[in-house]
Amino acid sequence: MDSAVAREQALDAAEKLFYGRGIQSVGMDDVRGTSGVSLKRLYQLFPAKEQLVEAYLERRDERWRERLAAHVEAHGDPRGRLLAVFDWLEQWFGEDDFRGCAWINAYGELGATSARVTTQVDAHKRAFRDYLEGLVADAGLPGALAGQLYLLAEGAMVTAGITRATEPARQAREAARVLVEAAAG
Amino acid sequence: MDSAVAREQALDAAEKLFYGRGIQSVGMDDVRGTSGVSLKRLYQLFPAKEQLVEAYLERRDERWRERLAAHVEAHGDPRGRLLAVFDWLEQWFGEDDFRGCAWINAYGELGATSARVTTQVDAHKRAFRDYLEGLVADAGLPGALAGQLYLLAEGAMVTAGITRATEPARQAREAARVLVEAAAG
DNA sequence: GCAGCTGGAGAACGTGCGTTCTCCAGCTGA
DNA sequence: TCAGCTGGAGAACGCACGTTCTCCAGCTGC
Repeated sequence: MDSAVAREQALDAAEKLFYGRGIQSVGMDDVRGTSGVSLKRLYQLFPAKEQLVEAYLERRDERWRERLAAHVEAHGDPRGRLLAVFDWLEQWFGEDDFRGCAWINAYGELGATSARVTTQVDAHKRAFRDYLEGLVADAGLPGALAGQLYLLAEGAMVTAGITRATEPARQAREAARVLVEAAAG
Repeated sequence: MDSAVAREQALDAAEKLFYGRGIQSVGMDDVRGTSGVSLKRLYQLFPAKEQLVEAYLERRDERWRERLAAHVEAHGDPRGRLLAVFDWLEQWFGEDDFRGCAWINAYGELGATSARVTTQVDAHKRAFRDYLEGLVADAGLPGALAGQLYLLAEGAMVTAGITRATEPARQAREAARVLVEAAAG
């Protein structure tokens, strides 16, 4: 079996299991069972579980931001793109396997003990925030607005994760709309 | 030693350790060492670690909400009380041992595996939200505002926990001010 | 003083799991 | 055909930790 294929299969299984059941409650043997990649191969690809977790977060980050950007870019006007972020959140929250924000969860589990995880979480959150800043700038709105929208989005993710409801996305969107209008003067 | 005293000492140690290092990375032996309460006594007071965790979250919830309320109630006018919530968050974020929201962290760690933890997190978040709803009602503002302020507060907690900065509280406060003014029409 | 109870210290037990090792089936090249 | 390599299955190892057990010092009531 090709190494690259095994790697993808391992990461597919890791993502499904880590995201769905939490990182610490999933053993390397579970990853082997779900992926069909032997333990020997797993340890060739990832020298320790921590690196597998790191790679899982990294690959998910790329895909998550691509999905968000694809949805947002479909909207023509700059101000509509800002609100489209919250529409996408609502869509995401409604997915069957939604269990909150993978990075917030990972931080709660391992932030205190794994520097690699902390780094991934920081990088992901900073990238999301930078993206919002870009959207705000494109709309010709003041930079301070980006931080406010970011907090709304984070609050919605946490709350949707705990309550398993999509409603927080709509509440956040409505608040965002008010903030955008106020900022536009 | 009195049973009630031993219980308090155990909970003091549990809170310090669980909050500071995460729940899963603290062993019952660590709790014994820090509290000075023997393992035998610990297991008489709490039949299993899960119950100790539950009691930790429950007691912290009472204290956390008391501290918040004490700070907020010091402000005379209803609208000022709403913004005082965010002032208190800033103060909390700035404490030396601040490591994010204990319930969000606990949910990330154990939400997928412990029903007792999930119940505590739900109860705490609902109580905080109810409290905000009361403040919004007292200020004669529309109920929908409460959910928005709640999301801002949650976003600030998560972000302050990850970045170890107090700034999110001020950003959230500023956004809250705009939303309150818009809602007051 | 002495039987009997209480509670502490810490050893012991069992399990889960990250990581490594052993063994072997099946392929490759001469 | 046969030595040699590859990779898989799964046993084995070591450790951490939740939980329980053993032993004993110190106290109580007669």
